[in-house]
Amino acid sequence: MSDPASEILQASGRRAQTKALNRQAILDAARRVFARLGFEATSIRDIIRDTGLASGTFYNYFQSKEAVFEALEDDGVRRFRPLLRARLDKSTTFEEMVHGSLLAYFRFVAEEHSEAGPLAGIALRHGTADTPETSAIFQEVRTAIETAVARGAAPPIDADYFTAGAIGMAREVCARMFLRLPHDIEGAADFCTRMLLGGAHYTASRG
Amino acid sequence: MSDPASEILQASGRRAQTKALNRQAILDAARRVFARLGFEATSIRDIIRDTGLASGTFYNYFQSKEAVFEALEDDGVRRFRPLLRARLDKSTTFEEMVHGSLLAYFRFVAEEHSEAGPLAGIALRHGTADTPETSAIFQEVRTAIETAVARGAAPPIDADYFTAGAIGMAREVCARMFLRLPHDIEGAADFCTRMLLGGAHYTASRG
DNA sequence: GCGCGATCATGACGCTGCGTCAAGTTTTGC
DNA sequence: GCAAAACTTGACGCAGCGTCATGATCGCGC
Repeated sequence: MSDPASEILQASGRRAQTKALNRQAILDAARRVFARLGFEATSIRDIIRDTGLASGTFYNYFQSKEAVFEALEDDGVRRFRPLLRARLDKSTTFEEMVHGSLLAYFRFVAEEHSEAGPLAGIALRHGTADTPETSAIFQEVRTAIETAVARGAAPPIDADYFTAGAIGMAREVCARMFLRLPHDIEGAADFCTRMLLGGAHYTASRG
Repeated sequence: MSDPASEILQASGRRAQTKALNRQAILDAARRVFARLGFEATSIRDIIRDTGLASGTFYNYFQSKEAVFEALEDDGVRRFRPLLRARLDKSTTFEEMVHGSLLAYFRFVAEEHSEAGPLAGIALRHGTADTPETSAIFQEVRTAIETAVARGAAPPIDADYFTAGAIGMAREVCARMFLRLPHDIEGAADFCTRMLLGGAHYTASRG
């Protein structure tokens, strides 16, 4: 009876299986409803209705609407993390690192917006919430920069500020890019790359 | 009977006076309650209670909790605007413009956090909402940059992206600055200034 | 296969906050 | 001084909230 290589679930027991299914059902429903009504306007009850489950069940999985949203966002960030990781690992120069990361980021956001459709209305809050995954990304970038600085590949800069500034810049420029048609992903990534590289060198040369 | 040079109100009629008083009372109460409970946790009823007014009265002034928050934030941005304006107007070089604006911003946020106390818990959402005042700030900065570019004071850059990137960077670095003790406002402003100036020159030299 | 204990889904329940609106009060204009 | 306009008030019906007693389902040991 067990479907071999089932898409979602490698869970052993039947119990754990439905548990994962329910969780996913709630997340899927939330995605739909958020997309339809917007985050503020949707009630937990709206999500529950779209789920088919009983109201009590919801609370076995999430404590609030915010918790569901964070889980959704965490999903996104978790999918992005390996892409970023790959870019950081395979880059030899600082320039390559910065440009590769930005490109990966802009492409990812663009894909999330088009393909995944739903969440589009609210997705520009990406990375705003302070989930563990989000701060993991921050740490990862900062460590990569610290390493680059340590081995002389990057100018001596304040890695903490640089990371924060880069993320902030990327987020805002990304949002701005979506207001232009057609969406010039390469252009936006290039702009940020130059700003950050030029800024890093200039900062270091004064310091 | 009329108090000459009354603090808040130059309103002529008695009607308009209590109207302004009520509005202010709601804003003050909201400030207190948001600071005490946090934005998410406070209900409209909490604000109303802290106000002493009847529940129906609230809805004569604001439509939702979010509307009150935006009004509060708008107040902040509105107070900041002339400070920024002054910096932009009196600066002759591009460097002066960038550095002055950043310094004004960091100082303003720092003061809002300490002195005004309340809102501290949630104030780091500053500039995140898309109010008219917020986008007015954006326009003002962008226009200043376009002007500087036009008269050759600044390198030829994409003013739209540059503005967005600068604001994003400033916001994130600012948030980061508050995690360090003591708060080094000058240092954070200097960092951003160098990043942005260096970035602008580098971007322009490639183009 | 049986049965017991653990685990989880269910949905009705009491409660709280929501926005409205008819009634009452105050202000304005004449 | 009076009537219309403007505004406040708080009770009301309604909707969403989170809980919890009940019952169904599953895992596990025999």
